[in-house]
Amino acid sequence: MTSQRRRAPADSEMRGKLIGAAEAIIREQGHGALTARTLADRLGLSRQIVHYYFKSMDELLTQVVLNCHEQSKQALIDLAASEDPLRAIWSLSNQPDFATLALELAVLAARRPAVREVVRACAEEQRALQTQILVDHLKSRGIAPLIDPELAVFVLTAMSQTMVQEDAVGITFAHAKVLATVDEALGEFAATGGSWKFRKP
Amino acid sequence: MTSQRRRAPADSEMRGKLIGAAEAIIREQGHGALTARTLADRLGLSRQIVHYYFKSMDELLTQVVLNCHEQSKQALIDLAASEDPLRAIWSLSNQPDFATLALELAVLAARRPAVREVVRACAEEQRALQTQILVDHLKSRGIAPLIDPELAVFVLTAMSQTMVQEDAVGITFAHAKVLATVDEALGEFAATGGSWKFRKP
DNA sequence: GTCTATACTTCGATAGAC
DNA sequence: GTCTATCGAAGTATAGAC
Repeated sequence: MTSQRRRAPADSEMRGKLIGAAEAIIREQGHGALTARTLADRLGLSRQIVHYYFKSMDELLTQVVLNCHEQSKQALIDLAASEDPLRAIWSLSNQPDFATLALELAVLAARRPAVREVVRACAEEQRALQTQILVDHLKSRGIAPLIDPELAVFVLTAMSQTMVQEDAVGITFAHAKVLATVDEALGEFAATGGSWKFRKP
Repeated sequence: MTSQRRRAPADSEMRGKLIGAAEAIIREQGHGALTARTLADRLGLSRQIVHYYFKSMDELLTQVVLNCHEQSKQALIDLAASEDPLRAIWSLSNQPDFATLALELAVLAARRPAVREVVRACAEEQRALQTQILVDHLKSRGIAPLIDPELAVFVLTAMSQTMVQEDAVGITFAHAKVLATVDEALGEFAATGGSWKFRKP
């Protein structure tokens, strides 16, 4: 027997508000804090309203992932025109808001089969886009990159994600040095126009 | 009113078994899968037994963290005598079992105030120990490191942690290249006795 | 030492009143 | 569109029987 309960039309205004509020809760308090109760409370509604706008919590979470992906994709494209795309990639992925949300969604995906695939697809697309931006930048200047662009993107992402996660626990080991070193390396990259070594010899 | 319920003596044999089983569940299914029920089921006991051996789930989790820390500390010390300590550090932190558990505990700590401090302290001690091993190795050979040892330890840890987390979601972007590149870099490090660049120019 | 019984809470979800 | 009422499942925790 299928459920007889009423559902809101997909283009409801409140639906978008709920997705935005859910994203804010995840960013501020972690995905574990997102429940029908906490979400409805944030908008001053009763908790059952969530089930009127979404078939299930999994559907809500999927929409949050897609919405977040659209936003970060657009932010990345806006930065693609930058003179220093590698720093732009780092600045974005190292922005606490962005990195926190990305990490929360990744952790969520690991434990929630229903959202795993959409998170995986979005993350891979995001990485590919970052890489493409870097490759295009180098190509347009006729520079043969000394480091595989995919590796550079991965390492930058891994470092910012790890720092965000460790910050949440209070671990600060080497963080200041990482920030200073990356900043210096990015400066060198920009100065040499891509003739770049990750560490000075 | 304080609770009147009976508690097991701290040196009970079953206590150690429960800690070990809890660690296994976290490693295999994530910390979200660890409940009094799943833990007791694993040992064929009723779920209430957990509360006889531990005041609360937080106390159990704290013991899991400390137990895990002791194990990994010992494994690290055993590898310290190695001729190639940097590879030893990488091999250990990149071992799926190890990295998975470390990541789960870190994520757990971020959302669980009662275990945060102990996780933080253990993680910092682990990093400091890894760094010390690397520094001692270089010092005993009279080598001035080209890369800050703390940075090297952080980057290796960040990469392995990130790969483990992404594997859980199905993200494989750049993983193979990372493994190959790190392997090559570590070989270079060993061959030159520490006169090492992170990437070949 | 381990069990059953139970209290209390919170979660996702459904149905129907307004 | 939003509410109240309610369900069943699962969580932690406590008390007492065996």
